[in-house]
Amino acid sequence: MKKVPAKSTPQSVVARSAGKPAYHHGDLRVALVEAAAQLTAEKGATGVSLREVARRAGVSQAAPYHYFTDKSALIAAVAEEGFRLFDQSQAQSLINAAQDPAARLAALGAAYVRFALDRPHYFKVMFRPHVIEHQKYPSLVEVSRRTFERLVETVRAARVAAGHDDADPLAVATLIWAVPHGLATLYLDGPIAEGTTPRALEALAGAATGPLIAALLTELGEGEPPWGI
Amino acid sequence: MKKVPAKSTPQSVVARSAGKPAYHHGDLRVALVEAAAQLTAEKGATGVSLREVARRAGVSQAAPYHYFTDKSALIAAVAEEGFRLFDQSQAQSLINAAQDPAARLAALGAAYVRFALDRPHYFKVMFRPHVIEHQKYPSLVEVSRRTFERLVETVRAARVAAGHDDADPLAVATLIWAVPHGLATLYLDGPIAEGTTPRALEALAGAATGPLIAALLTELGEGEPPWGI
DNA sequence: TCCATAACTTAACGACGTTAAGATGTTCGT
DNA sequence: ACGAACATCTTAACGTCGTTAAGTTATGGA
Repeated sequence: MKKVPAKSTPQSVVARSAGKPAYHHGDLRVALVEAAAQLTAEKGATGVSLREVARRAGVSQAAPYHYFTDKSALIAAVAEEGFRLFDQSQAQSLINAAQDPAARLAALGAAYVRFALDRPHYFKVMFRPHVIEHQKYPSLVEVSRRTFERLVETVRAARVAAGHDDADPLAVATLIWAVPHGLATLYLDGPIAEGTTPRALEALAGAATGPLIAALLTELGEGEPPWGI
Repeated sequence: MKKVPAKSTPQSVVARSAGKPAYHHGDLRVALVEAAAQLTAEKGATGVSLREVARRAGVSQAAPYHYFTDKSALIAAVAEEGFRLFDQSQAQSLINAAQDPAARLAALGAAYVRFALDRPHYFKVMFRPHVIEHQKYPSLVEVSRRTFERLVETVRAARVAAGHDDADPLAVATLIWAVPHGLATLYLDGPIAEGTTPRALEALAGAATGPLIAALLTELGEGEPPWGI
């Protein structure tokens, strides 16, 4: 009478309302996630209220609690949807990219910034502290892990092509991850020169990744790294 | 009877309560900012409530409104204090650094990450969207502008030393800014490998900046930049 | 048919941001 | 020295929010 009812499959935070038509409403779960995403787009990440989400979905204020234990669980569902879209965007960028390892990394970087700027509402929610920090929402962590894995793998390939063996590419990957992430968050949070256009920023991320990689592949990650401690 | 009273000098959001001893309380304005900063450190940026801040300062819930028009104005005051500390930290890192231009940029990058990780409460508040975005809080913008100016100037010096003329260093500076910023936010927001220690991250930022600069100084910023649009 | 239960609603609690209106101490011109 | 003007803070209230408790209604299997 109280908590989440049919959630026999807690695998995914998002959707997964395939079986039953959920009688009263068509499909409340996804309706709530969609309303939350839209509200985030309109009023920003902090402007999302559970009651307003419920209002937009046409249900009462308490209805969401049958699908999400918490407000943060609903936000996490939006974030998971965002990570899924992000993962697709990253994968697509590699499909379109050339074979040159550096070009592939540049494509990932440019796609990173493009996603953040094209879908800021998703991006902002995805990297809210609480979303990833806690170990709830395992399916969300799974999706983001997969995306990062692809980057690490691309870095490893680039290093192998550059004549390295399979030395740990994690630090370099973190660094390459940080460039578009830093550009995107700086832009979205304000303190970047207001003349900068989204496309310029995307191009900057892509262009930076190339020479950055070239430098990093040779100068970093050899033997005992100086940044090891 | 209603709004901010003696604020004849709206120059700085922080402190500036030099003149009068503010009779009842010793110095409520700074007491509020300090309580807010402490509360941010304890419960995170979102866990700050105006009422709790007032409670800790030993005043009623409405008292803060005589010093800050808004909750966000109080947060902005905390952010401004953070930017001030950050600016000092950046300046000090240059004083301690060697003369080599790349080393100076590396020092700025390492100091950036160190500050973010040593004072996460300040850092998180500083880069909240609303803090910089709106053009309120001009003194805050002034401090952050000064800090960025120093970075741009250091980049320019490095480029001159590398044989360039005074071509616009802004894009390169943005990029170099993005590296430690991306590392810091990724770390603070969760999704960086949990094995990474703060010092390792700081060293990574410093080590990365060197070769990154070397690459960027020569490959980017020549003539018509490919990222120009 | 009927009843267990899933899917929702109504109602309430405490906390919050914010504003209005009043109380209280201080300062300064006279 | 005194009282007006004012700065400083309080009490009270409004609407909104997240969350929980308890009740109501529709559904589908026995």
